[in-house]
Amino acid sequence: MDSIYNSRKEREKEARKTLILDAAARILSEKDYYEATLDEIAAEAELAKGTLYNYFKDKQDIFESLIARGHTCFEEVLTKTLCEPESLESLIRNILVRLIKVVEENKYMVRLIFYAGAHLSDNEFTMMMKDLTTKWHEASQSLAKVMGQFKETEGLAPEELHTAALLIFAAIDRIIKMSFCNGESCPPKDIDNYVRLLHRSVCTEKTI
Amino acid sequence: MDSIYNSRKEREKEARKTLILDAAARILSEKDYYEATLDEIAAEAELAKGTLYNYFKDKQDIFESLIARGHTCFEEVLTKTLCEPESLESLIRNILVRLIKVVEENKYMVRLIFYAGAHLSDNEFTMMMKDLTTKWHEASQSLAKVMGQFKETEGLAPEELHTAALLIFAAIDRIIKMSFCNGESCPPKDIDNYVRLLHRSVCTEKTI
Amino acid sequence: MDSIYNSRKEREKEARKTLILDAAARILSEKDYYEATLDEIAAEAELAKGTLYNYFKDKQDIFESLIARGHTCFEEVLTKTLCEPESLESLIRNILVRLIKVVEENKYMVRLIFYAGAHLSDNEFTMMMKDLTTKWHEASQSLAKVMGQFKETEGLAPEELHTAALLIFAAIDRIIKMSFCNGESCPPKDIDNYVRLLHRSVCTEKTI
Amino acid sequence: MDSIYNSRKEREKEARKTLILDAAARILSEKDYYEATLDEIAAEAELAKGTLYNYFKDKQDIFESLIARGHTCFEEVLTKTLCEPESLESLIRNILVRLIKVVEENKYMVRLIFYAGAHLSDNEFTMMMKDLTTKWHEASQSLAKVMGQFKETEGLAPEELHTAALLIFAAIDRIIKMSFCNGESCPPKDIDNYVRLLHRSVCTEKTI
DNA sequence: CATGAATGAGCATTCATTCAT
DNA sequence: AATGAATGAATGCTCATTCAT
Repeated sequence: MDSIYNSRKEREKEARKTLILDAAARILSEKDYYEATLDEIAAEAELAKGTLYNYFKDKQDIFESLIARGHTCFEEVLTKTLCEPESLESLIRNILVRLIKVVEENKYMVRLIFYAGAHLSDNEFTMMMKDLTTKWHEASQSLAKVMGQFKETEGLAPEELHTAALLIFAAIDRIIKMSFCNGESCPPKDIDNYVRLLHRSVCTEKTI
Repeated sequence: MDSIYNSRKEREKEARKTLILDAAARILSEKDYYEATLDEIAAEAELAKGTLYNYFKDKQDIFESLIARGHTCFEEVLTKTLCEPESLESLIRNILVRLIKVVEENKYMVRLIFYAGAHLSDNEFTMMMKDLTTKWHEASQSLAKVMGQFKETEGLAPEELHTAALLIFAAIDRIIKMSFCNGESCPPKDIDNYVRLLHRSVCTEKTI
Repeated sequence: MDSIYNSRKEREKEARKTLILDAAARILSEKDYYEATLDEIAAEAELAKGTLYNYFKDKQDIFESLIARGHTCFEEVLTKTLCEPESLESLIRNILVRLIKVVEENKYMVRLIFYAGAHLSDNEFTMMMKDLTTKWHEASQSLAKVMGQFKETEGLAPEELHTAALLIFAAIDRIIKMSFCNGESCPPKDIDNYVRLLHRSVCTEKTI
Repeated sequence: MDSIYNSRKEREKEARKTLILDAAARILSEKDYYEATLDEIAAEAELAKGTLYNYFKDKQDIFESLIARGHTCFEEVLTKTLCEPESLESLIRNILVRLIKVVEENKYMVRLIFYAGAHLSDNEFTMMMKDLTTKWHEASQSLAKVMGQFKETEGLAPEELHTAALLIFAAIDRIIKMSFCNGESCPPKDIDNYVRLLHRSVCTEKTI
């Protein structure tokens, strides 16, 4: 009974945290770390400001949790996409399209992805970037591994494949950044161009 | 005599602005917009706080000027590099190496490039991004044009060339981002990989 | 219960506002809008500076509220006096004596009455003056109406009665202004003179 | 030669002071003491800010000089009017009309007359008011003396006459205050009413 | 646990005054 | 005498955090 009670409590606690993070995400779609005030987030979450401190250590904590959530979401989509390798080209296309879609559907992630940490001190910033870099490297490893299974990439060294994966992520970064300001998605034709270029970049045989 | 007098004054005014921007740049290497206070910048510039307002409208103005300076610097290096097209591969390599060097030598630019505008409201942010996007497009056009002169790229549509140029910038973004936190430059071997991949992405004939 | 709870909260909120306004009034007795700082007012109210902002939008708001309070106070005394019309002369005397007393007992009102708006921009100033003028006109109308009921004023046109009421207020203004600096009240003999003159100004029959 | 030189110098100095005061007056028509900055006044006077300090001790000094000038102007008009006593009624009318005209033609005087000293500390304010009170008393004495020469006022005690003079000034105050905000002058009909009331207030014989 | 009033350190900005040229 | 760049004290306002209820 105790354990059940606890687990209900825990579930409720988790639900509250989610509620707060959702509110924070909505605010973050329009403001950055310093412009988003706890007053706003509390109001958006329909909670008192003091209540936030029952679930998060401080403002920073809220935003780090949100960043973590964003990355988890990203990774899930990535992992899922890597499990359905049809062709190398469609793999690249799927990764591009789906990850971009995730971001476009969660506008707040743009700020989190590009500006996460903009407010950190040099040291904290460095540590955060290290953490991010590690995550990107892990993701790249996974992607590189799957790409390596296609025969078009036979001639590539493992590190080159890894770099190729990073280049794909780089393309995603840029597409999001450039389409973000128009309010419109990146045109399919541009996506096609990116896909073709990225595909060609890892093809050692002349197929295109 | 009047014009000479005026020009001396103007030069002195410009020198002071530079002095302040240099100070701001140094502070900006370690702090972001909100953490960097005018007190610090004034102290760093060895001027009274009020003096800053003789040269810049407000805090925002200082940072916008700094961003503008960063972009000018970037563009100059890019333009210079585009004037010496030896081979397609060396062109790509030069752009990568030199632009990365510019940033590494001006550490503050990292924050400016990635976080410029992180503090802006949604509207201001959008406008700034639009401006940046335009600049990137212009730079891409120039780069695409030069790349198009090499016969390896003969089979590429103009828009594909343009996208290829954007992909090169995307790579630079990512290299800077990832190497930034280590304090060490991107290893030459990784650069080699990027160059090879980017080169291959625009080669329509099988040469590699 | 809810309504009781709310009303307690509201009462407490109102009490705090009063507390702050009282503090502001004390400061305002000695300083003007620009010299009175929020630090001082907060200290006088024994509250933190930030607390003031929980009850008033900004500095301006505090002072406008104080002015409003002053006018309400004025109007109440005026209304009460108009309800007890014994004779025309005693009416005039009562208005003079009581309104002057209100101001002397609330020294801060002197500045508010004479300098309310001294710090406003031309436009705001004009608007405020319009508002004040309206209030004075209303008060004059009430006073004129009561004065018109006495047969001594029979020969006066309505507009002349109205002007006569304004003249009474003008006298009050001046008495306050001139006695303010001595720290002593206007001598009763002077009041007598004003009463006699003002009475005579509205008497169309020769009674004095 | 020396004295001539000095007097030219002095005249030039005086001219500069006038230039500055004129500029200050123009600014003061639209702003109050705190809103009017020395930068503005210097710009309006087409002089450098530092130059102001060659002619006036500080900001306060400029404004005190301006107030003094305003009073001198007032007194001149008053004195001149008192020299042409036709009838008691026309005397009162002339004083009202001319003094109001002076102010309407020098809008800045409104702020100076009503708000002069709004920014002063309690002590300075009191001293200034004492000074002003003295001046008003002197002016009232002069006016009372002239009014006393008309036989309509025969029955009035000297102090009552003095108070009557103050009442006339009070009326002027109020007329200016109330017409100030409309941008239009006080309608002649209202002036007529004031004149009639003020005249009647000092008439001990039944003539009206 | 939830609340939200109170806190007060922190910051951008203004402006009278000074002084070297 | 004239200049105007430099100064820096002063101030209104914000907002993360605390804590009594």
